[in-house]
Amino acid sequence: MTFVVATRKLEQLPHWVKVSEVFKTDNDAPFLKRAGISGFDDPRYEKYSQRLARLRGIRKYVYRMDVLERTLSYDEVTEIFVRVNSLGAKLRSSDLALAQITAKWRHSLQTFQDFQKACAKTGFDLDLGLHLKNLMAFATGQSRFQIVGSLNVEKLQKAWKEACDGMEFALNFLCSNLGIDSPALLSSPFLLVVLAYFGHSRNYALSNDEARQLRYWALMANAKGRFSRGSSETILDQDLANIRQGGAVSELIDRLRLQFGRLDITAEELEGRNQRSALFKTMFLAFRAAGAKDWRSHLTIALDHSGAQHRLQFHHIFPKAVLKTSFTAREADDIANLAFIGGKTNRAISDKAPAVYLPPLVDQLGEPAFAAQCIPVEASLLEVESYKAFLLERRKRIAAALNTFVGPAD
DNA sequence: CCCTGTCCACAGTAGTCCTG
DNA sequence: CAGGACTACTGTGGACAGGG
Repeated sequence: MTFVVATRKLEQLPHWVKVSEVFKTDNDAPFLKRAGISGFDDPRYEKYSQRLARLRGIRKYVYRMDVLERTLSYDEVTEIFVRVNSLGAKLRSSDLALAQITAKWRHSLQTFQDFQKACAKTGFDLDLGLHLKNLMAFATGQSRFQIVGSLNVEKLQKAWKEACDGMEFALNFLCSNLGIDSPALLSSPFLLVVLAYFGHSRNYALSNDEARQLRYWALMANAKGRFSRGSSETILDQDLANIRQGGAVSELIDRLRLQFGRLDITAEELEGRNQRSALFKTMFLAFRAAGAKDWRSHLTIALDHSGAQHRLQFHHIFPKAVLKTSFTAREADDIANLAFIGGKTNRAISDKAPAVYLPPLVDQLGEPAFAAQCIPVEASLLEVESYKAFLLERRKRIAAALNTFVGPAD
């Protein structure tokens, strides 16, 4: 028996049955009638009514309750839950850790949620699990929840207070020093934990050099996706251990170099990446810093403009429809084909070829408006046949812009 | 009516640590 | 050392809404 989430198309099918409707009544007739069964001698009658009976049989399902002994360890409880509940909702380690913490520390959930809300008000609506991870970092110097059972209330409360200070530092650093004003521009929220812990380790007094290096590290870690590939927790723990042992920012940067081989951004790296890539987020930051504006309203590009007209859209410079015949959808979604403009501007361009819509815009706005988004405006690159050459050229310019934006390593 | 991008759910994939 | 676990990323397909 398969359950499927309803869609309008599915609901049109005569065989489609709403589970909630079946439970409301014991009468099969309306469902059978809808499926086109007119009488008892229809060969499908028995088959269909048996299916409905099976579905109603769920009501009689016997639920089993296992009470676990108090002596079981944190790991064992998680393990048992995961196995028993293998097809249900996943229990994340942070969920269980939260349960353990709230059992010890009355009303802590409210405290956590209050802070979560305060962060959301500054534009950073973060998962509660991330705040708990940050708490773990401050309580234990590492990010995993395994030893949450051995922490006492005093330690947790002290760490929580420090964790809040650290998180506030991290958010302010992100907004003011990096220009990252939304979690949508972060490739992973783990970055915040490292920044928070680092600020704390320096007692929130950073030297000029440290602040500049930390900016470089954070931007590069975000652009390359340090915490976006597997084993992100292991990598986070490495960074935290480094900071705990009093390591300088340059050591964090060395780790980053070790992970990716090199720390400048090359044009080749941008190849075949799409909007979900970490580099795409940095691209937005770099273009905005370069003064990129919408081509009609001249509003500086931003994620949170209100109103459908001004809301940011990812504009295909060569619209998908123009490329459809000669290129695949993946090639059309290449980040080197994307620019940031408002919704209205984008829809006005619709499926017009760049050779048609770009030159008038360039005449009107001047080349700098397009240079800010690294868009080549040479007529020779705007033909569909030269799409590949356009991508190559724009990638080169984007890579250069990203490197300029992130700045030198030291 | 067609074109656009957004949103959502789901399935599958990759990299690395852990475990027996 | 193979396979499991974990996390986040990627791809897909349909519904939807705005605009020309």
